[in-house]
Amino acid sequence: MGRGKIEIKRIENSTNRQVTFSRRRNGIMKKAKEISVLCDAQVSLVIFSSLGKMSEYCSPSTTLSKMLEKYQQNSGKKLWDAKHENLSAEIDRIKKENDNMQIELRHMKGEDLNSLNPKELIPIEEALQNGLTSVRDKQMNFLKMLKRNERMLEDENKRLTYLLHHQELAMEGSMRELDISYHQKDREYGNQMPMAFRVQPIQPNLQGNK
Amino acid sequence: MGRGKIEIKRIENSTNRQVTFSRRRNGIMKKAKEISVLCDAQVSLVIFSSLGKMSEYCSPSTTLSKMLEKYQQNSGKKLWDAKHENLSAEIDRIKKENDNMQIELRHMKGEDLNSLNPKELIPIEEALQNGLTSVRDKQMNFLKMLKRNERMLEDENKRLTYLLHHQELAMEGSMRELDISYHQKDREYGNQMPMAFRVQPIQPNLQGNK
DNA sequence: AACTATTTATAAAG
DNA sequence: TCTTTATAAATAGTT
Repeated sequence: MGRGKIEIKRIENSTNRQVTFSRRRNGIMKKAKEISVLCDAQVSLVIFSSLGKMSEYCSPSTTLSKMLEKYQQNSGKKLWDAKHENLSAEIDRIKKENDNMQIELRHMKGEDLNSLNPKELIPIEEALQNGLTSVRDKQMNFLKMLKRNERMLEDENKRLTYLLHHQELAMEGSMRELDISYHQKDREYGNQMPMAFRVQPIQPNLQGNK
Repeated sequence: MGRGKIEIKRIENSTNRQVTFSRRRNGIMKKAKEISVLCDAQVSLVIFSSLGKMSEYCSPSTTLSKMLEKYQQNSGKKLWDAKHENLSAEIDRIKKENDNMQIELRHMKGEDLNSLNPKELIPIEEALQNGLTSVRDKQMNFLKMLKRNERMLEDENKRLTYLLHHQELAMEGSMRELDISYHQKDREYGNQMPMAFRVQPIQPNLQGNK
């Protein structure tokens, strides 16, 4: 159907092939639409050009997914069930792992022990003993850390108290040298000593216990 | 392209529709093959007639599955992933559960404790303590059971020894009354005491419960 | 299913 | 790529 008859074999001229692809793709799409409408058929058509460009047609009464579902029922072939099965297998594997861990965990918590015999209890006891030792070691470390911290704070406290005391003595000395009229005025507005030098109660460290 | 032009709309005459479907299906299949060969394209074509009969074409260089894989990559649409997503979500959920258990289990075994603060150590310590108590209770039960069993066996042993002793005494009394010639003969063939009266070792009952 | 008049598709050229 | 045009191919209606 053209100026000349052509053999049905790969068109070697790339431009030519491209042009023919474009024309025939339009043609086949049109045909797909027509058979859909004329004959009440469901058609799905997917085309990739040699350069990878995709074209698609699907009858308006359906979707590609539905078509493929029907396809599988009809042909008995599996399109995506392989992946489906992989995922299912993965789920089973993980669930099993899960169950095993759950059992181990329950045993560690002293549950479901009736199903075990004395020999099986031994490694669990050991694991528990080890765990307890580790946890208590850790707690001991924390305790030591807290105590060390507390000591440091106490020392710092002493140092600051000492400094404060000396500051106060120095201040009192200075005050006495000030003009008496300024002294009177200040009193009305309260103590004008800079904030940094005022005595603050120590923040009680509630975590810290000796 | 026929004796007369036809409007592209559903053919109401059923027979006619059927015939046209058949003709046009052949036509479109042929076109699909041709574009595949001529233009090095990949084509997938699935057609269901209004009566549900399926026809299919797929380029020889590929498979429907591969086409659909490419289709999804290309279009970003999901054909069957709805189902897959359910499974994937399930996997994620279980994996998370798994991870949590794994962490708990590791903590119970005294591993990875550095990531925990003192407050978090307390419930773990308690769980370990409880677990250990339960496991040791269980072991204690086993021990008690074994001891009880042992006692029972010892008592049984004493009883049997006592019975045996009396049997022997009775036997000796009987023997003395026997004819001395028979007595001599018996000696040659060993002790002819009936089997039922011979001393048997006790079958140790390890399940041992009264 | 086969025939055939006619429409449609498209190869080659512009 | 788009149009034109000659021709091949498809197919509607008929038998």
